[in-house]
Amino acid sequence: MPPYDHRAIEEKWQRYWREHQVFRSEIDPSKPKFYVLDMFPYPSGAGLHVGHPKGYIATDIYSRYKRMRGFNVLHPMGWDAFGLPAEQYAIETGTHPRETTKKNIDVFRRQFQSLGNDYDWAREIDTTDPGYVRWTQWIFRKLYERGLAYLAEVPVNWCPALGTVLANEEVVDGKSERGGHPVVRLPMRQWMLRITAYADRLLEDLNLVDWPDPIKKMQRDWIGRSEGARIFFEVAGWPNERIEVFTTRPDTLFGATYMVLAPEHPLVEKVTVADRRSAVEAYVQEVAIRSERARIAEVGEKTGVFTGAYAVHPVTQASLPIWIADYVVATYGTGAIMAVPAHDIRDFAFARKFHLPIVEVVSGGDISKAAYIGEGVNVNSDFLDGLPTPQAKQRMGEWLEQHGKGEQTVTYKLRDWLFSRQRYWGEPFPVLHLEDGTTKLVPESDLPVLLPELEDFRPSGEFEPPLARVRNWLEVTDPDTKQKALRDANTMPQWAGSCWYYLRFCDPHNAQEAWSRDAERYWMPVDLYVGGAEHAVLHLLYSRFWHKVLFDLGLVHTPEPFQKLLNPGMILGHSYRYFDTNLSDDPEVTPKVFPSSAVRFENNTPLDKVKGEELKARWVPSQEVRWGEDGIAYHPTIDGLVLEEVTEKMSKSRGNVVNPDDIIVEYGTDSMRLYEMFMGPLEKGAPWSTESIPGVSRFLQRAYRLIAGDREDTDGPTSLVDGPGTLEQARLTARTIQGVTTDIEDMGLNTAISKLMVFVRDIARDAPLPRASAEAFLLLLAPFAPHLAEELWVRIGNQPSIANQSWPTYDQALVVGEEITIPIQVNGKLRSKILVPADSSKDEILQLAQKDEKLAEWLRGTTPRKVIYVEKKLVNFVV
RNA sequence: GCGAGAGUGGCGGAACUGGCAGACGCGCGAGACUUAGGAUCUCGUGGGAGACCGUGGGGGUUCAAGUCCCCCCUCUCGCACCA
Repeated sequence: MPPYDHRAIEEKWQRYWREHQVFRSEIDPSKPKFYVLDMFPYPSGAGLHVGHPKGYIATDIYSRYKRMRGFNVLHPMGWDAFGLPAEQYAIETGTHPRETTKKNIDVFRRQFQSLGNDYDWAREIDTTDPGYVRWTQWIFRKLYERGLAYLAEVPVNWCPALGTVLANEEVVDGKSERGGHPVVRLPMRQWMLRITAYADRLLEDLNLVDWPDPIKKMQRDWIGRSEGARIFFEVAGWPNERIEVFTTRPDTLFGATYMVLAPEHPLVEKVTVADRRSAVEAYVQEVAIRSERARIAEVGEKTGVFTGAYAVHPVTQASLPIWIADYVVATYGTGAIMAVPAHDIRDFAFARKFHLPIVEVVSGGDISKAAYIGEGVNVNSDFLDGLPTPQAKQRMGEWLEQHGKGEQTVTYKLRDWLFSRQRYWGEPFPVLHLEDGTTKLVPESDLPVLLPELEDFRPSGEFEPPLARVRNWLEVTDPDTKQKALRDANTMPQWAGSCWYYLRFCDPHNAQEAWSRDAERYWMPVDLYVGGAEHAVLHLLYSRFWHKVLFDLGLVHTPEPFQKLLNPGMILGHSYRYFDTNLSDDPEVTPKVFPSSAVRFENNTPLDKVKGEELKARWVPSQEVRWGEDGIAYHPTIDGLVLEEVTEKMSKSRGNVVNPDDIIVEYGTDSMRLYEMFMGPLEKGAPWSTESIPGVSRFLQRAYRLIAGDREDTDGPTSLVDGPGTLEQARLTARTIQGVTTDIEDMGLNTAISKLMVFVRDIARDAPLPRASAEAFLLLLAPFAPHLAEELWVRIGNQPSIANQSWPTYDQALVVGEEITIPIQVNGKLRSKILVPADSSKDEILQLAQKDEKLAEWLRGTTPRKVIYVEKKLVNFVV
């Protein structure tokens, strides 16, 4: 039996924790609580790769630490299990998403459990479970009752060839990602959530939470509050119509020389004059087909057409031509603008292209060359002339309100949340659409509304969601009115379940309520929330929104759900690529191949350096790479083809995925945990390197030998020297406790580990290991390598479990030594060092410094012009 | 284009509010022990023969700059004409 048998030890302690329910958390008013939460995963078919556990390990270390500090810790795990991939798989294979989901969850659970984390598995939740769906629908009812859920006609991506509605990410260049079929935008009746009603509070309350600044900024920008004015323009010849525009620069109103409507604007059809109609319609068509991405690619290149209609300037009564152009977006502001080419870059470019007049109204720039968007003094502006920009804004705002031509207002970039998906695998809406055209909620007692069984998951080809085909589910009779009614064929998006799971974790088995008041009062808010920065905006904004609604209903007691937030950096993999000419992936052809040295890139497209021909990148799975003696990577079968090493996100398609199962079998989960934390700061990404694991593994083996001894009969208790040991040993122990403690508090887990390494290296160098040091060390090690720490804790004669022991303390006096080293500089360059008693005064230190021999050589023949002394840190002679 | 973050040995990374650059680990080199080892232990390891030079490049502030200020370069990640 090898001295440190990680497999036996890890199995033994995972069993112990499970059987003794060591991590079971219950409400205990006598203890302070601490709620640590990981963003729960979507259980994909691919299983975990080594990148996933990074954040989970960090929270595990922190929650174990908090438990040892006397907190009652809640650290749960569950599954965000609705989602597209399972449905996609059902379409391809006919396997019910429920089965796929169950299978995937089983794999994930096993992998998670092999990490040895301190999750309270009794609290596991699954968003697809009817007992969970019920409460998701219950929250929807609350939103609906508050008037925050409404129906609207919203365009979706409809692909006639596939006969299905596609998500934005499934549409590439106006074509379906699979198959490359054309996609059109068609309006469909869908659920919206009025998140905009909470825009101000979502913005304001960011001040209440302890989140990374970049994340807060992203949320602020996403909400995008801007102050300005709404201005009304009459339309010549249409006395009952007016165009409303929003502008942040009402002071430039006198510079407006034309109007632009978004092509989708409702007035377009109405006001367009007869002989412009065909041109306008053609343009509207063209814009509808052009994908988001194509539009983005052409930013700067302005297009548009004139409608033939004119608006009336609210002050001067001048006629302003009305154009349509896709640089005005329908969903922001009012979908219409007044164009002020002299003072807006986009309007300027447009006016130049279509020869529209440009009138300067704010001085300070040269509008013959470019738009001037800065502030200045108004000119050509009637009653605003001579006013600086802020006053001009104010004055115009007042004028508009006095004359009923507009109002001062605030607009948000944030839009209402499109809350329905044309999918099967999601929560059904708990509503009935009655014969008489009204919509009503399914009563609370009838929840959950469950999905009907479906045999065939393939799209019907009709313009409708899959649930619309299940007539016996869809068609019901309203019990109250006896009217015929239809259920809603849409389902909720994946966000729904993840918007409130943190509340369910507080009280996961409650069948009467979504959560009890007591549980919520005790556990909330989440004290530490850890998960990927990719959720910086959507998930975090959506769940904050729901939380605030629940707060207004008195169902939760904190305005914000997540107090502190951390984003772990991504672990990257090494992939190996080359290029070939087989653009269409035809298996019949033998393509020409190119190493990266023969390739150049143009707009991210790889081209043959010599001929300029387009190429396609290919990846060789890292296990198949053939390594030359020169250390160069070669293609496994194509002779002499050099592969380029690229560091990028781990994914199946790049063949660079490392499975944690393999690492755990070989080195143990304690080693993997330690390595992932030792790689660098939590927030930073870093490339994975299996070759570095033996380093931390060796450290664990040294720790094992240090405490369990080198003997073969490894089962008996170890003998240690009683008491605190030598002064040096007591010092090192105290310093290690102090250092590791502050590092964990700051989430500096990599430096905490390096301090543990130094301890093991030095503690028994000159004297046998004292019991006090050994125990302190094991307590410090316990959050990082919990299995080994448990094992050694028992081996030195203690009772399990170390997870419930108190965190070690230290004597402050031992941390500061008797002597300190003071570096001596001459002109800022290190020339010598002196050792002085720790309590030396400034004068004593300076005297000792001046007597130093090495220094004397550097000071020979000169007298110091100045001496800089930094309290017990440094002396610098300036000569 | 806009915004955010980052550039330190061969590699991952340390360095608290400006104060000994390179902790700890990988890799590499030398030695010890061993029947053997992806074993263990010890020592060394930024460059240069050298006074010296070194934290992406250039300037500056300071007794002192990886850290502060200005300009530039590169990479990564978000966002998408937001009126």
